Amino acid sequence: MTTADEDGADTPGERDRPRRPGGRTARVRSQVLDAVGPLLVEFGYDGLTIDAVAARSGVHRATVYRRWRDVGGLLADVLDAAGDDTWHPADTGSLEGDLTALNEEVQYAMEEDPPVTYALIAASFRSDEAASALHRFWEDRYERCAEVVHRAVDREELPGPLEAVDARGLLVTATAPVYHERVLLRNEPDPGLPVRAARAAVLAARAGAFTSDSSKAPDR
Amino acid sequence: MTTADEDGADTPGERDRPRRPGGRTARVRSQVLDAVGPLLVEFGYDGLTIDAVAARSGVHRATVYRRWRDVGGLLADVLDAAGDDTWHPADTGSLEGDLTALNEEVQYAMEEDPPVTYALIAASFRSDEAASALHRFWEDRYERCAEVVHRAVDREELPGPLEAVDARGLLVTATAPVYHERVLLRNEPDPGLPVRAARAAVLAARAGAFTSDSSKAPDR
DNA sequence: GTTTTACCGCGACGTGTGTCGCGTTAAGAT
DNA sequence: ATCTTAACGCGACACACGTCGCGGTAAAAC
Repeated sequence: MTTADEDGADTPGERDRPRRPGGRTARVRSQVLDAVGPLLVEFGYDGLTIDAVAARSGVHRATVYRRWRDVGGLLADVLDAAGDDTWHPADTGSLEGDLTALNEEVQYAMEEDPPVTYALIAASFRSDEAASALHRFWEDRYERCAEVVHRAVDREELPGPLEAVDARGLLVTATAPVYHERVLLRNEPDPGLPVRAARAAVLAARAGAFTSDSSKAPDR
Repeated sequence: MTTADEDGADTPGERDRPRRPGGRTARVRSQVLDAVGPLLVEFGYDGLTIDAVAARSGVHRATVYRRWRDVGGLLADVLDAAGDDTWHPADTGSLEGDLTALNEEVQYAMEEDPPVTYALIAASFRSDEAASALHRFWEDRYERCAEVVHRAVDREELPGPLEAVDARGLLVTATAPVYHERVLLRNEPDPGLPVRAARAAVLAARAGAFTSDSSKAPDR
């Protein structure tokens, strides 16, 4: 007897059952994924319904439901496909400049119309699949940004050997306020925030906030 | 102090229409709002449907729809009602201690089960009403937390006259990483993050990151 | 070529969400 | 006390979402 009314037929099991990913299946997949972007751009997250995707792609509703389950699954698929691009952080010559540029990119991403980034974040609260896809995307970005910190250490802008510097912690400290103000606190964009947040992070880093050291122990 | 508070009109437009908020209407309102909390605690955001609220409160579905429109409107109402409590930040004796305590409260709020705070954030992405209610709630909290910074200036932990210190900027810098890691990046809770984020903010503040200095600029 | 069957198209169905019109109740005015 | 009508209760309705079973198509195996 089954424990419940579980329908785990085509869910993540992915056993070695025979599959047939060629020809038509691949065509359907690209048709659907190609329809997601424009729809998201044109109508935002609320307009990105399974029905709309099916209608635009020419694929039947049931097929989309079967293969992607919900909107979050669709976004996760396109996000993973977009993750392996060639993006890398700009090199302005200074840590503060690099972080400021990064923050301005973030701020711009929040500002663009239609708000694609915002829609992705919203989707991550409705679908676990979209959430983990966005998680992977951001972790990848922070990893790429570590080079910004490495360059700063090489220029001796920051103390400590490279291995002792918490690059990710520094990057999160620098960028988090921008996300926080816009996404959670819902304030109007502040043109000066990217610089201020970058500068604060740099000052903290120079004071050794992200350098694990066993020697330095200032008062209190 | 100009907080630029929006007008607290319940419903946009139709301001002069005669209203009848007494007796039964008030009773219905309290019945409904009393039902929201327990439902949110028991079933989370997904279980907080208009139907469930109506059934539990004994009020008809249509009435809830008419007065609150959607789940976000309900949450906005309870949030505004819960905003005027007597919460105030703890006084540990040092700025780093105060900020750490604050961050640990934030982290705990994200961790609690059921995730009420998380549910509120999720709701803010579905409903503009919930979003602005959460905005008001957080801004109020940050305003109350300004006393933490003021105490630090009084103790001369931070440079500059009180008026020149950007208390809110400091507080956002200290707390944003905790929200960011948990809510957007979706990482497991890091027990050491509250202290690290607080320490970084303090180091930046001591270096003058949040003190508007018109007389002397350190470098650059 | 033929066979097998994974995947798709199709339409019907059940369910949950939100709206509407109408009659009833009771809050506020006189 | 009586009147007016705001706000509620009620049930029906329209609609979007997601699922299911069936039959057809074409990928992969032979």
